[in-house]
Amino acid sequence: MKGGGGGKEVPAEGEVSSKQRPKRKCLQWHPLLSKKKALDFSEEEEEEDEEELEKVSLESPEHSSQTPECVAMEDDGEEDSSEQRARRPMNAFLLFCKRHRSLVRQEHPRLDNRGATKILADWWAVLEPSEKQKYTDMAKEYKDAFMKANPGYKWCPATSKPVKSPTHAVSNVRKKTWSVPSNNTKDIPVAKKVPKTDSTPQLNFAMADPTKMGGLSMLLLAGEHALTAREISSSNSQSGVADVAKHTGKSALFQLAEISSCPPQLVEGCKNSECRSAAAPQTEVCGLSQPNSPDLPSSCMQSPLFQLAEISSSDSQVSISEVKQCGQSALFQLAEMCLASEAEKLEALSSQPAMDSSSLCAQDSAPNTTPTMDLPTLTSASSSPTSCKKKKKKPSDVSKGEKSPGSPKKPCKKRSSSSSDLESLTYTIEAVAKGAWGSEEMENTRKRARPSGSPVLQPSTAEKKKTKLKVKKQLRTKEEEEEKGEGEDCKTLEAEGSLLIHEAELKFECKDEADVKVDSTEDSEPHTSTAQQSKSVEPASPLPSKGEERELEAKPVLMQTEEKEIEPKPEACGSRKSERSCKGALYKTLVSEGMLTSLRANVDRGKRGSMRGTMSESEIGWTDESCNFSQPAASNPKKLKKSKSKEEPVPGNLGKLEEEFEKKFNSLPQFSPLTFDKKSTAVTKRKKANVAHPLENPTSNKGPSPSQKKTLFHKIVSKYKNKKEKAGTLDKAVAQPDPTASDTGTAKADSSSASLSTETRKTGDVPVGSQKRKARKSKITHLVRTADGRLSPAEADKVKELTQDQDGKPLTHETLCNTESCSTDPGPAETDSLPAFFSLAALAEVAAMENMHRGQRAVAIAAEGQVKDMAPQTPVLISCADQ
DNA sequence: CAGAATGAAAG
DNA sequence: CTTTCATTCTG
Repeated sequence: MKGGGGGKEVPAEGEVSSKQRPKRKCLQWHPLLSKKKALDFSEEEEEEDEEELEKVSLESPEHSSQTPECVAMEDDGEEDSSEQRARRPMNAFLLFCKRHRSLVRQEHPRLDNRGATKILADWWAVLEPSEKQKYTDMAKEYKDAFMKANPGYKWCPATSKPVKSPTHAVSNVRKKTWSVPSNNTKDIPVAKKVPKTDSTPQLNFAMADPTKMGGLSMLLLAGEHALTAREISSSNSQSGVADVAKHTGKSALFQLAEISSCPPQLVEGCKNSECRSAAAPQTEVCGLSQPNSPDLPSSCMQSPLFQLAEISSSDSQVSISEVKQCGQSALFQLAEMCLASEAEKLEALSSQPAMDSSSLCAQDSAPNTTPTMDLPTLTSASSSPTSCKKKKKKPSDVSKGEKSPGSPKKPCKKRSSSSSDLESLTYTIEAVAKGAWGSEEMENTRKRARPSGSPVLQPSTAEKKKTKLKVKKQLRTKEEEEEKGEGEDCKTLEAEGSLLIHEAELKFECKDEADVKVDSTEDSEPHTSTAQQSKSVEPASPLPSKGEERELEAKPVLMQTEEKEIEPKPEACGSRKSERSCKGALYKTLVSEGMLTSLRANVDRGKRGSMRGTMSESEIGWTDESCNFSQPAASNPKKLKKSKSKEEPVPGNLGKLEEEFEKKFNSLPQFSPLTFDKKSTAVTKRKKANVAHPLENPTSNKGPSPSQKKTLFHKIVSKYKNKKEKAGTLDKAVAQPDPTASDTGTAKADSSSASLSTETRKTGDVPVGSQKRKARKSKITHLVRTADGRLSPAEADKVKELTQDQDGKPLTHETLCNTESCSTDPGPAETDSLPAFFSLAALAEVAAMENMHRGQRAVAIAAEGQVKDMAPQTPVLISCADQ
C-alpha cells in the first residue's frame, strides 16, 4: 500500500483494461485538471470573483506541512517540490484537437496521429470563427484559471526546465502539475481568502462531480453562512479563522474527494486519505479548533472524515459513535448550509458512502450489518475503488437494501423513518453537536449557522440568485434554441452553477413547502444520490448515472438536457415529488453532466480503442458519436453504456477532474466529422444519409444571423450545386454550420459530395501539406476581411494557395460562409455588400479552382452567375479565380 | 521518443 | 522573429 509502487500500480490497472496509453492520458489529463486545480478552476471559471482558491492554498499548506509520507504519494510531490511547473494550458487548437482527434482517427483509422493532426489542422482552419471562438474562449478561460492557480507561471521555464525534461519528472509533473501548487498558495497570499462569500452564483464546474458539486455547492453555500457565522464567532479571532474554516472545509471535501478518487490505489488511497486527514485535520484542525471553538465546525467536518478514514484504514473501531457524530455534525453543518435535505444526504453520505463503496466494490461488501459497517465499508470502498468500475446496478440495489438494514444504526434510519427529515435532522444535529462537541461554542456557531443556514434566511439570497439564475436559464435556453447569443463558454458553467443554486433553492423551497417527507422512494433516492455523491469519487462511471436514472424513476429520462432538468426542478420543487425529482434531477444533472463528460471522454477513448478494430462501422460510429456530441446531455444513456464498457480510464480522482475539464470541453462544440468529412471525404457515401441532420447542437450555431446567412449561403450553394449537378464541392463546407437550415441541402450535398469526395480525395487528405505553419486561417481571415472589394495580389495568392493546398478543400467554404454571413445581407448596405460579395467571390473562386481541377469550369461559371446575382462584382473575382 | 498541427508566451 | 511547450498517439 504504502509504497509508492502501489500507487502506480493502480493506474496501471485501470488502464490496462483498455490501453496503456489511455492510462497515461488519464493521468496526464487528470493531473492537469488535477483536483486542486480543478477546484481552482471551477472557482475561477464560475466566478471569477470568488477566491476560493485560497482554500486550496490553505489546504496545501496543511498537506505539505504534515504527512510527508502521504503527501508523497499524490500531492506532495507536486506541491512541494515540483509542482511548480504546471503544464501549460492548452490553446484553442489543442483543445480542438483533443476533442476531435478521436473523430478524425475514427474516420481514418489508419492514419497516424500526425496525419490526424494535420487533418485536425485543416478542420481547424475550416472552422467557423464563431466556433473557434468558443474554443478560444475556453482556452482563455483555461489559461486564466491556470494563471490564477499558478500566478507566477512561466511558459518557458527557462530552458532547463526543471520539471519536465526528465521522463519521470514529466510524468510526475504532469500529474500534478496543475494541481495546486504550493507556490500558489504561498504566492497568492491569502489575500483573497475571505472575500467572498458571495455565494457564488455560479459555481460550477469546478465541482463537476457530483460529489464535488454537492460538496462544493454546500461549501459555497455554507461558505457564506459559515463565514458569517464564523465571522461572528471568530470575530475575536482573526479573519484568519474564516480562512481556516474554508480550509478545513475544503480539506474535508478534498479528502473526501481524494478518498473517493483514490480508488485507483486502494490501499494507498486509504493511506493517503488517512494521512491527509490525519495530518490536516488533526493537526490543523485540531489545533485550530481546539484553541477556539470558532473553527469547530470545520474541525468537526474534517475529523469525521478523518476518523472514517482512519477507521477504515486501521479497522480499529475507534469510537464509531463519535465518528458518526462528527460526521453527522460535519455533514449536518453542510446540510445546514445547503439545507435540511442536504443534511440528509450528508448523513447518508457519512454512513452510506460505505454502502456505496461496498456496493460498488461489490467485493465483499457485505456490508456488515454491524454498526461499524460504515467504516468498514468505507475502507472497502477506498480499497475497492480500483475495481469499482464494475458494478452499476448494484449500488443502487445494494444501497437500498443495505440501507434499510443499515439504517438502524446510523442516522440513516432517519431517512427511512424520517417522518420529518427536518426534525430528525435537527435532532441529529443537536445530538451530534452535543455529543461531538458539547461545548457551547459549537452551539453558538451552529445556531448562527443554522439560522443563517436555515431556510428562512437563505431564501432571500437564494431567491435573488434564483431569479438571476432563472433569467440566465431562460437566456440560455433561448440561446440554445435560437442560438441567439453567441454561446458563451460560460453558459455551460453558468448553467451548472445555476443548477447548483437551483438545488439549493429547491431544497429550500421544498423544505419550506413541505418538510421533507421521505417516501420510500425518496429515501432511496436521496441515499442513492448521496451514495453517488460520495461515490462521486468514483469515476463517474456509468454506475452513477444508472443509479441516478433509477432514482429519478419519477422523472424518467429527463436528464438528457440540462435545460429540461433545470426547468423541471423549479416546478417540481413545490411538491414532494418535486422534491424528489428535484433531488433526483439535481443529482442527475450533476452526475449526468459529470458523467457525461467523463463518459464522453471515456467513450471517445474507448471507442477509439475498440472502434479501430471495427472501422467498417465508421458510419454508425460517426453517427452515434455525432449525435452524442451534438447533444451531450441527451446522450447520457448511451454514453453510459459505452462508458461502462470502457470507463477504465477514470479512476475516481480523475473522474472528478476530468469531469470538470470535460465539462468545459463538452461545452465546446463538437463538430461532427461529417461536416468536415464532406470536405475531407473519406467515408462519406453512407454518411450522407446520416449527415442530413446537423450534428452539432451543442454549440449550435453561434449566432442567429449566421444561420440565416448560412441558409442563404446554403441556398446559393445548392443552386450552385444543382447547376453543377453534383459537383458538391461547396456543399461539404456548408453542412456543418447550419444545423437546421440546410438539412435538405446538406443531405444532398453530402450525397453529391460523397461521390466527389471519394474521387477527389480519398482520405482526406491528409496531405494538405501543412508541414510548415501555414497560417491558413489567418490568411483566410485576412482574405475575407479584406474587403476592399478586390483581392490584393497577396490575397489572391493566398487563395490559390488555399485551394491548392487543400486540394479544393471545402474548408475555405465554411470560413467564407461565415464571413459572408457576418457581412451578411448584401442588401443592407452597399458597403456591406462588398464584403459579402467578397466572401462569395472567394467561395466562387475556390469552387472554380476545384472545378478547374476537375475540369468543370462550367460549373464554376454557373456559380459565378449566382454569385453575381448576389454581388455584381463577382465577375472580377471570377476573373481572379480563373487566373 | 519523434513528430504533426496551432497558439501563446518568452526571450 | 524564433523557440518552447501544450495534447495525442503511432511507429
